[in-house]
Amino acid sequence: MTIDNEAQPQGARPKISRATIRDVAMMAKVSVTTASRALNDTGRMTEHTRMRVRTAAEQLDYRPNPMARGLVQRRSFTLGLLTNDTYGRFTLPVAAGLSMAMMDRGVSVFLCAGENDPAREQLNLRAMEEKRVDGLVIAGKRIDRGLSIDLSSLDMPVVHVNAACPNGGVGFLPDDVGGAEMAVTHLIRLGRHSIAHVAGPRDFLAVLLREKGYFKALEKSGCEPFGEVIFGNWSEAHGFEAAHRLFAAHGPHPDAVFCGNDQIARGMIDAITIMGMRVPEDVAVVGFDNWEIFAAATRPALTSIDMGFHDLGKRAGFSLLSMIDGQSVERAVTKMPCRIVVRQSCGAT
Amino acid sequence: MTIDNEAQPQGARPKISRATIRDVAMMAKVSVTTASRALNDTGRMTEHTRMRVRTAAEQLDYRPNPMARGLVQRRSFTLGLLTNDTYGRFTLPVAAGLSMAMMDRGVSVFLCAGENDPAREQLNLRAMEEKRVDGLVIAGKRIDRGLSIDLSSLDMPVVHVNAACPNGGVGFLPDDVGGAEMAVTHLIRLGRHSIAHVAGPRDFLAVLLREKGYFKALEKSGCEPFGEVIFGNWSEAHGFEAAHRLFAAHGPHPDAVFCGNDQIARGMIDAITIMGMRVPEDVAVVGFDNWEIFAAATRPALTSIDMGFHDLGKRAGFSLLSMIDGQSVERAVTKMPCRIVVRQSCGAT
DNA sequence: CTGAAAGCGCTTACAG
DNA sequence: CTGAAAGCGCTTACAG
Repeated sequence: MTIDNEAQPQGARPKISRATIRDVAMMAKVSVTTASRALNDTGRMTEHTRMRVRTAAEQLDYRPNPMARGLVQRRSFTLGLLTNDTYGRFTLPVAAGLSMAMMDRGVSVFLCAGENDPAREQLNLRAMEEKRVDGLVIAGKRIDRGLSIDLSSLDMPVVHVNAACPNGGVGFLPDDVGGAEMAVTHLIRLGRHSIAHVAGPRDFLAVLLREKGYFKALEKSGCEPFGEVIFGNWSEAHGFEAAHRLFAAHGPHPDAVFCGNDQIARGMIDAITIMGMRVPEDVAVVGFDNWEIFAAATRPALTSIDMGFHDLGKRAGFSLLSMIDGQSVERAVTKMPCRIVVRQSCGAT
Repeated sequence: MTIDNEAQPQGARPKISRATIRDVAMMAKVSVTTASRALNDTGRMTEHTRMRVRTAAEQLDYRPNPMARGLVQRRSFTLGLLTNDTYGRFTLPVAAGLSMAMMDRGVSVFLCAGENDPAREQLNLRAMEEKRVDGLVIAGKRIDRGLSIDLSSLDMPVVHVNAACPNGGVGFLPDDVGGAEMAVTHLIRLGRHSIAHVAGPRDFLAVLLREKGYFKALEKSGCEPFGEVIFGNWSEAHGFEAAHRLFAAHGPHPDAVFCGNDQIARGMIDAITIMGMRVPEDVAVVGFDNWEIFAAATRPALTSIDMGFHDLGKRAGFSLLSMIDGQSVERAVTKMPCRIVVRQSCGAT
């Protein structure tokens, strides 16, 4: 701690102030310059000197003042995370992955929830500029929509996650095609051959991609699709109704259903059960999202595709750091692999 | 913009640097001191001088460097938000309310998702100390548990939201008693007199408080409770089973059910419907949480109690700012009122 | 009412 | 290998 804190400026908190690099230097009997270099592992010096400084820093519980450092390095070692997700279903995992990965590099993340309101998003953006964040992560709820803010005149690196990425931008998305393919291939491997697909709303790009993955998996194994893909809302009701269409009294039934999300799958399983059939024995079901609250609560528990938002946030962060460091980063959208989480509804166990 | 940027230090981004207060002062033909005062609305000066400075700042698109300011004022104008909520159900609304309210005061919020892991929480706390945040908001998932971190040796103001608050701490919680009372009173006003309560797990404090509110409302209007309170999981299955107990063939039925959360209510409504009764005509149902994904998707849509996390976050933030400013803040836990969101399941419309 | 100067706590050419 | 000095962009006693 600094001993001579006689001249505390007014606004200061009256507490004992932390040790500064000057204190460390004095204790280690070196110059501030050397102390700085020892602490940052730059420059050359005898191991002995470096050690002495390190020890002093430790003894004083020295923590470099990030504002002083930021001022001279022209970097704040902070990032902004802008999102239009009100609920956190997508954003919180992304934020968690991002901020944990950044923490190791001494970077922290400001969260800006725009509440889906363009005016607020604009204010958030402005606030991030004023805080001089080093870069920005834009996180969305769907891959075919961006936020409402105009980023064109923005003078800092930006990365898009789970949101539409403007041309020439850097983005990270879950691989919906691959995820769907994984789900359907899993069912095929388990011996199902007659697989229906109950999808979300047609105007979501993700829905078309998942449909594509469904067909791709079938094709690879020479299976025929079961009937037409049934599009509808992202709701249990849709799954419920679709079940009634698929398992109508007359005609053949599918032995498995790949659902566009977990809520649809939930409705599907409920309907199948009510109709007197068993999941997974009679019909195997796989969902998409791996939203615990649905997937784990369904009876039987739902096998589902996880989009790996945690990793998405992490990768986006690393990319952003590279851009901030001035390294050239491929201006492209990267699709990150999904992961299948096997529970009971697919009949794997 | 500074014209003479010959001497850019190495690590700097090569972009044109922003205008500094020196540029503003020069343009307005005043000293830096005066410029600072004009911009911060401190000190006395002719309106004309102040205006000249303001205009110059605007023309140069001047934004004060927060690191320089922070360095001298010994304040970072940032807060940390630590949470153990993995999913964001509670935290994101709190974070949104908090950060929006803070934005107006030039304060931004670092999000630290601890993923419910003590080691990570500790790291997050350390990171926030190193970033020199001015204060901390601790946000939890339940009101009778804190985070795992030890805050005792922490040298900064802390506020707890939706989490257990240590003795002598400052906290903000939803008023579970009041919320439950509101729900039940609402049912009574609608003419229901035979109201059952299907609650969550007994070991949650919130469950006991909501039970208390249930009894309080009944007492006030001289109603008798319908049977015993039925405790169980926070699940649809629990609501479903409880319905079967309440509406067994023999004996009288309740004409309304107050459920401990929206998932229970959801199961309740499903069961009632399957049993051939109508919601709300035969039985009115009210939930708790106002979790859109459940409340709005239920048929009929669920009337529910909203805990106002947004406001909780906002209030916590204002409190924290007061503490940071050295004002004395009452060391107590404040319960914030809940709000009833009327949809169809209660029969109000 | 206004300004020159010191200083916040660091990093980094520059010099030895 | 090490250090004295300048400077990052502000605020704020202190002096006039």
